[in-house]
Amino acid sequence: MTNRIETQAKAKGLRLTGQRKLIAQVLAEARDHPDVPELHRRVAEHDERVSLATVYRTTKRFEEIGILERHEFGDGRARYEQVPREHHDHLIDVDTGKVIEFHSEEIERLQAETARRLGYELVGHRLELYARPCRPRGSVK
Amino acid sequence: MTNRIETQAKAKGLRLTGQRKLIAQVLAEARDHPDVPELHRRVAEHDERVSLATVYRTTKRFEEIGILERHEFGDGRARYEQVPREHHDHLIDVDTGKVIEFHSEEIERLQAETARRLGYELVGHRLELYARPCRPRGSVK
DNA sequence: ATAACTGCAAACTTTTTGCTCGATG
DNA sequence: CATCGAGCAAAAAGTTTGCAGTTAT
Repeated sequence: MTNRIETQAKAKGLRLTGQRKLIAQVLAEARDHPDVPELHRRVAEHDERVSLATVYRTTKRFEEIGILERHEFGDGRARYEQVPREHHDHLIDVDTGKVIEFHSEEIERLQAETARRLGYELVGHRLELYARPCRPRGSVK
Repeated sequence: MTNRIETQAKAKGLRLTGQRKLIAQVLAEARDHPDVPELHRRVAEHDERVSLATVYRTTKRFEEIGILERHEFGDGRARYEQVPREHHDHLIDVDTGKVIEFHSEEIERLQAETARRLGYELVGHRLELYARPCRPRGSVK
């Protein structure tokens, strides 16, 4: 039951403690972008002895070695997501906070073109769309 | 010496206290995107009796009525900027930290279209391009 | 006059850190 | 068995809030 995060962490020379395996597992299973306190809550369901400080240190460590992506969707908290195989951006529902992933090859291309036009070579970007449902029809969940 | 922020605040029915005028002035003069503690520091240079709480409440109030823009450039702090007359996004030179403002009508259009395609109405966005200057040719870092 | 606003301090939240002990490679 | 990591608690740092007094309109 070794997941991609564990594999990468080991490859980077990190010690695979029980806590880290557990955190890696929870992150690998997460379909959303949990913040650290939330991550800690989920981890605690499996082992309540894991401390919040450890979750903070571990996510930071995981981010440093490039296996986690850190986001800050306007609420001031750091949210983490396993670095995806294919890049995507995020649309945030401003009413519910729900995050939808999307990808637009056309926008990507225009970003690179815009940078080039300014005399730069694009090395990264952050794109977040803040929006609300078109029509106040059937509330989800 | 009434600035745009003051004018708009008055128009929105806010009471123009000495503190608010001072905060508005400092913001109108700012060419950067100061966070609240920094804003408070600058305000204190003119009147040290203005409290930090007031700066927090005032920036929040100003943002609510749409005369300030709130940013969170990855460091978890709220940073404020007077709402510009023409919208722009930012390209950040990753080598020097220099910020270049740009605007792409085409990207804007695609963003709205992307949101609509997902069943949402775009109400805001954040786009930051991270880039480095195009090298003349084959120089190594 | 009176609702809006301010200062102060206390409380809250998220995140970091010092220290000691424990566990991994 | 030398490090690296974990737990705990205390402390930063940013932000909010209750309350009592002040002020713009």
